[in-house]
Amino acid sequence: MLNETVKAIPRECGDCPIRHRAVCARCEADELEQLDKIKYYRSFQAGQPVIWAGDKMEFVGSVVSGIATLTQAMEDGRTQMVGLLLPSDFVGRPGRETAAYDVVATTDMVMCCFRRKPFETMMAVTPHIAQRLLEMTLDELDAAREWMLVLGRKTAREKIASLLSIIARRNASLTFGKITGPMVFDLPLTREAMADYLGLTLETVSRQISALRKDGVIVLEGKRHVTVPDFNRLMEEAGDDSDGGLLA
Amino acid sequence: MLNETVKAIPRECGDCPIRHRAVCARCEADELEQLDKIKYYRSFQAGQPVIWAGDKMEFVGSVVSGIATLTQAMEDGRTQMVGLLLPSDFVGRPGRETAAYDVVATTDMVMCCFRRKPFETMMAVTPHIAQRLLEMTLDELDAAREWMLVLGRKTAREKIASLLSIIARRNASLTFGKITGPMVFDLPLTREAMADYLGLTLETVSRQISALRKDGVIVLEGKRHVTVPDFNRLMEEAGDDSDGGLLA
DNA sequence: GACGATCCTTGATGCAGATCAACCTTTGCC
DNA sequence: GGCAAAGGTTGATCTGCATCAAGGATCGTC
Repeated sequence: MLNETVKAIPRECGDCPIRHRAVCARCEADELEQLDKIKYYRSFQAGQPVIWAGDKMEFVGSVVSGIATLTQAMEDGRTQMVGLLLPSDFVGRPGRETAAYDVVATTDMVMCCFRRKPFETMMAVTPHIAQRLLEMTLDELDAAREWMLVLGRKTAREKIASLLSIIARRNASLTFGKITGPMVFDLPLTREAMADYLGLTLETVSRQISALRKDGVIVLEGKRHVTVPDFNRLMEEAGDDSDGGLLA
Repeated sequence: MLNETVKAIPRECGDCPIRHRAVCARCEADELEQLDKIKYYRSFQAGQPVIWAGDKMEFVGSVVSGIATLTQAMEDGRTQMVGLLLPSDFVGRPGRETAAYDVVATTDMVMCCFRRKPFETMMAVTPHIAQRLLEMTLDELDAAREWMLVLGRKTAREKIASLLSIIARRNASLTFGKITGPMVFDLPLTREAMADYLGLTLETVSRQISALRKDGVIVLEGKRHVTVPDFNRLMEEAGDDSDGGLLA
């Protein structure tokens, strides 16, 4: 039950691993000081909900480490993941009272939270924050639209390959930006969560992963540890020839 | 070949039908004057492309009247519509050199265009514009995520009902906001364009529309003119019970 | 070390929607 | 008036993925 102190928590913005990518990326020292007054860190264990759709949002904030999912549900229980929240991604919408989606931590996760009201008033007078948030929102919109193509037009095999290539790419960008040689990473999602993201069933996800493994597109050790020997091959399987466009 | 003067074009922002909803909604008189210097109107005929993905964006702007679509294509020809652009919607992304999607007018359309570079510099010094653009982008992001649920988890019948309910709702909000009594409107899209939006084939769209007609959910006169006798019934068919959330 | 829980895999079967195909209606053009 | 093109409907058939079902692997707990 001790869900505080799950992980070492940064104290100072200077130490913060997402300092240069988060909503505060453009802020000057004095602006960071102001933010510091309304911020606090919160830890979540893998599987723990951050907030449910319809709940009152008391805070907004940034993912510092770990991964969370944004999910939408229908009354009859069908669900669709609508976003994957990675370090530096922003949670919550300024100006909105209640959460629109379920947010769940899928790994242990740390968030840098800002009390919502003060954050909103600060945003109104600090163009650096609003500017950065606009930029991030435009990126998210692009990602959502890219995902609409995946959901609407790709086959199950292509969907899996698309998801793997996103995770691989984003991992490369976090570690070191070399996209040559084999890429190695751990899947941060269960088969069920992948199915939720891809608009498939977990059985289909499992089968297609097995198929990609059999065809040598990926190498699996255990259920989660993936090696991609040839990234271009994976991209072809995803239907994104040549450059492709899915963004991290 | 005369694609100018397709429609009466507003001259003054004061007359503009989208004045209070577009990216300029929050602007003061002096800011409008500045915008006026970099703006020009452009008309497009139904079916005409506005811009192709990859083209250099010389302008951004607002849809004044008519409807356009935002479409993404795969190399092998599969396409997915990723947005429907209605009056007041914004086209283009400040800071981006080239278009990310194909934009095509599906009805005769008028746009209020701003030369991109001057618009970007103006945005940097005019918080009213950036604020409004952030708001609009957040709304679009919500709409895109709502659509991800439609694409990923709904049946063909539910997809058609979802599309009809969006069009119906948005029409109601443009004319007069009464959602009681029968709603009547014309479909602004061909069966093929609907299929593109919904991730279906045009045959399936046609069949499901016929089915909804047979079941009395909608009444059709000709191929495009739709009457919805009971909007709540339509919402149920869309899988969005009670309030639902799809936004205009 | 037996158990239940969670996560995953694989097989058998069924069905929603894709595909292939024919034909209708409307519109514009010679 | 003939005819080609665009948009739409409907039927027959095929297939990719869902569904139903069984069982394996790993883990924590008593």
